[in-house]
Amino acid sequence: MLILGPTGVGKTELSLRVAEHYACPILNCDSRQIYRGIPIGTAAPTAEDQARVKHYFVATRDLEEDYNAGQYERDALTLLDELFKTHDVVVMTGGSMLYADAVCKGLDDLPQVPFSIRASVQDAYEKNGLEWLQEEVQRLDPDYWNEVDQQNPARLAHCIELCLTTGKPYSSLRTKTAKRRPFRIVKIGLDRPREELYERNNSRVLQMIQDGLEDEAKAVYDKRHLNSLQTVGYREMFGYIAGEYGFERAIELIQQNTRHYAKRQLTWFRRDKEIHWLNANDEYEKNILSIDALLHADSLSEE
RNA sequence: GGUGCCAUAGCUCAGUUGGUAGAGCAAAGGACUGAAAAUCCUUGUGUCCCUAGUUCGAUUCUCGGUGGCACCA
Repeated sequence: MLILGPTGVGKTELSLRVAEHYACPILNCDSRQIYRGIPIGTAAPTAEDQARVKHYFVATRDLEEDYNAGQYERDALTLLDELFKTHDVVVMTGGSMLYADAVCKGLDDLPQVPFSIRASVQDAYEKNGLEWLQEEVQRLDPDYWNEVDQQNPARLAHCIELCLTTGKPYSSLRTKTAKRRPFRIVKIGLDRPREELYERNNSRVLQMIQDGLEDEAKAVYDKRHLNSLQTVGYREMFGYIAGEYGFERAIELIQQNTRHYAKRQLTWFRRDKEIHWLNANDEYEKNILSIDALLHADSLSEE
């Protein structure tokens, strides 16, 4: 049971109730809550939440670790294999759609890029700019060049890294086929009117500030260049701590970037036609009944 | 009270030697295969403050008004 929704929509409480209903654990599907040390800014499940339901993938990694979607896929599948021995239903919840898709559809098997290659590509990019990345991709993988966002340094660099690592065009490693999973997946999306979502997130940011986001950000400030801290709430606080702008401005920026993030999530959700949408304003009891009906409907159509 | 400056997109502002206008930000839409809370793409019609005048034509010039800012009383 995959429970999705934009940041701040109210996934946590619904997920807890669903997990309690099925007496099952929750697998967190959130690329930032998985890290230790940043619970406030990532709105991670609290100790109370975790006392109600057993959670996995919450605060299990150090900020220094290079975690990613591929690793999440492997970790989640291994764990699910174990959990399905004792549970018929397991809840996965979060808003990181790449991670969710990695579990539902699978990523292609790609080798780990050696650090030296990553560093040299990064270095060349910094020296020679975007054009260098574009020329390299055109040279190494013309097929990918024709389908990629040609202005997107992250994508171009990743393609080059894999071409250099494997000696083959990156596009030849992409199968574009979903993997089969030994379990059924029911996708639930939780939504609410845009204006309401934004208001909730605005006040949630203020609450985070009250809860001590500033201190949390200061505590990890020295690690601000780590990927794990390229995270809404922290980047903006880092700018404030560095004296680039004032506290009020930092709060505005966090609120704004939270909106941008929610919007990007919604774009991804809209594309996924397998999601069954529920209204976050409906009673939990009603939504759980709907979810239960979906579970059994899918179960019947499967047979 | 006097003088000067300003009034243009949700915001900050540019511009039109008079032919009804465009940037940044915001906002909206989209992409997404190991950095994904990342990264990237697309989208700009608005009584150009109001009234009257000059003019073929005024957002642009002139008079008056309203509002804001500054300085002087």
